[in-house]
Amino acid sequence: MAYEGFACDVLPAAARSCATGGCQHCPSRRHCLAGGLGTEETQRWGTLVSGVLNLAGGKTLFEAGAPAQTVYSVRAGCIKTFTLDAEGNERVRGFHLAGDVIGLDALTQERYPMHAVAVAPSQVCHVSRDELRQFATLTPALMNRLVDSLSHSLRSALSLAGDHSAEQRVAAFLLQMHSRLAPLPGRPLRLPMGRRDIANYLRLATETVCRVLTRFEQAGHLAVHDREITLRAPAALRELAQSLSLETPAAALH
Amino acid sequence: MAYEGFACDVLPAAARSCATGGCQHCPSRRHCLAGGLGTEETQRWGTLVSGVLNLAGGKTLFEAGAPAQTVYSVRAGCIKTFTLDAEGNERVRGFHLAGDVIGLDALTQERYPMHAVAVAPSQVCHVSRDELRQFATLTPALMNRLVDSLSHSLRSALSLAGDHSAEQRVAAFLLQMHSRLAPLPGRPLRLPMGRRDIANYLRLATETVCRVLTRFEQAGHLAVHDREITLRAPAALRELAQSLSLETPAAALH
DNA sequence: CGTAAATTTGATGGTTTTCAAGCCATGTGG
DNA sequence: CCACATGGCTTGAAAACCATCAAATTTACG
Repeated sequence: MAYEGFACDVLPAAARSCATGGCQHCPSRRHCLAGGLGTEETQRWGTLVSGVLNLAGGKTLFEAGAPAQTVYSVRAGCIKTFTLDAEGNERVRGFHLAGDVIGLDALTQERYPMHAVAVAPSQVCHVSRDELRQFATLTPALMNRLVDSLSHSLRSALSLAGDHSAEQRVAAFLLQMHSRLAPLPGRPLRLPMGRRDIANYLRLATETVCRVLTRFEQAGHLAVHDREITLRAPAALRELAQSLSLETPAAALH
Repeated sequence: MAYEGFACDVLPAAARSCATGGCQHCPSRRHCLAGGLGTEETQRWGTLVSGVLNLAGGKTLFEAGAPAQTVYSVRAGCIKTFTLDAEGNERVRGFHLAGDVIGLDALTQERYPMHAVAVAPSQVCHVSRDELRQFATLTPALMNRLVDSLSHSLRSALSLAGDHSAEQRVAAFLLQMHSRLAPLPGRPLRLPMGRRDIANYLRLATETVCRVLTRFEQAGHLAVHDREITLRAPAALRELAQSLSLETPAAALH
C-alpha cells in the first residue's frame, strides 16, 4: 500500500531541520516553491513543512481518489503521476523532479485526481494544503510561484497535445530533462525513469523511443549508455523540438 | 479587418432589447452564462450586454494579440478560435456555439491569445470584461458558471491530447456536436463548420474525416448529406468514443 | 451560368505500432 | 561460483494506420 513503512521513513520537521539545517540549506531550495522567497519568508515556509518522506523506487506516494490534504514538494528523485483508464491502462501525465510540487490540484479539489509513484529513490516534503493556501494569500511572491507552476503544467500538457513526430517528441523530452536536471557541463544526463514510462508519457511505443534514440546516436546528436545520455549536438535537437515550444504564443485555453 | 462593418452591424443594447425583449426572452438563454440566474439577476446581466454583433460567415471577431476588453457570448451561429504557428499554419482550438463564451482568458490577461472567426453567420453579445468581472464577484451563481465553463474547456482540450484513432475522434466529435446543438428528435444534425476545420480541430487530414464518415455511413451508424448528419446508431458511436471521455476521472492538471 | 471552393474517392507512401526474438544486466538459489 | 530466471532494453520484420498526392464530382455564390 501507499504508506508502507510510513512511520519509519518520515522524519519530523524538527529532526529534519536538525539533520539538514532547514529549508535555507536544502540542496534543492533554488528550484523549490520557496526559492523566490526572502530569508524570513523561507523560515516561515520551513514551518509549513511537516516532514520529509523517503520513498524507494516503485513505491506509491498517493493514489487517485484519496483525500488530498497534503501537497508534496519533491526534494530529490523523481515521482511520476498517472491515471488509469477503464481498461486499467496506465497513462503517465508527468514527471516531477527536485523542486517540483505535486498535488496543487489539492488547492481547489478534495481528492487527488492522479496516482503518484516514485520512479527512482526519492525524498518528498509534506506541506499541509490548508496552511499552504493560507500562507500563499499572505505572500504574493509565493502566490506567483504557484500560478507559475500551474501555468507551466498546463503549457507542458498542451505541448503534448499536438501531433508531432516521434523524433520531435523525444528531442523535446530530452532537452526538457536536460534543463531540469541540469547536469554539470560534460557530465551525462541521467534519466531517472525507464523507456516504458518515457514512451507512455510521449504517447509512443517503447520500441519507437529506443529506435529514435539509436537514430539520434547514429546521427551524432548524442551518446546513449543505458539511462545515461550525453547530448553532443543540443542545437540539432533544439531544431527538431522547435515546433513543440513555439506553438503556443500565450497560454491558451479558450 | 476584424471589425469590418462594425458600426452598421451592432445594435445598441436598447434597440436589441426592444427587438428581442432582452435576455429574459433570448432564444439561447438556457445555454447562456446567464442561464442559471434568477429573473432579477438576469435583468442585471442584460445591462452588461452592451450590444449584439452580426457576423457573416468567414468574418473575424477578433485577432490574437488584440487588447481584450470584451468577452463575447455566442447567441447564434458558430465561432472558431485558432492560433497560427511560426509557419502560419492554422490550428483550430475550439468551436463556440450558442451559449458559449469567448474570451474568458480576458478575465486574467490583457490580450486575446487566439484568433476568433465566424464559421457560419453568427450573432454574438458584447460583454465588458471589467463589468463581468465585477458582477461575477457579487454573484456566486455566475462565478460558478464561469468556473464550469473554464474547466469544461480544459477537459475538452485534454481529451484531444490523447492518441486516439481517427474513428474515435470523429465519433466523439459528432456526439459532442449532437449534444451541444441538440437537434429535434428525428431531425438531422447540421454541422456549422466545414470538413477542413473539423479535421484541423481533430488533428486529422480532411480526407481522413471524409473517409471515416463514409465508413460510418456504410456501417449504418449514420447518414451523411453534406453538412447534415443523421445519427442512426448513437450507441455504436458512443462505444467508439468511450475511451475519449472516460479517460479523465477528474479534471487533471498536475 | 460559370468559376472557385468544398467534398469525396482512389492510389501510393511514410511513419509508427505490433509481434517476435535476442541481448544484457541483475539477482537468486543451488 | 555458476546456472538460471527475470525484467529492461534493443533490434528486426510485417502490418496498420494515416497523410499525401491526384483527380472526379458536387456545391456555393457572384
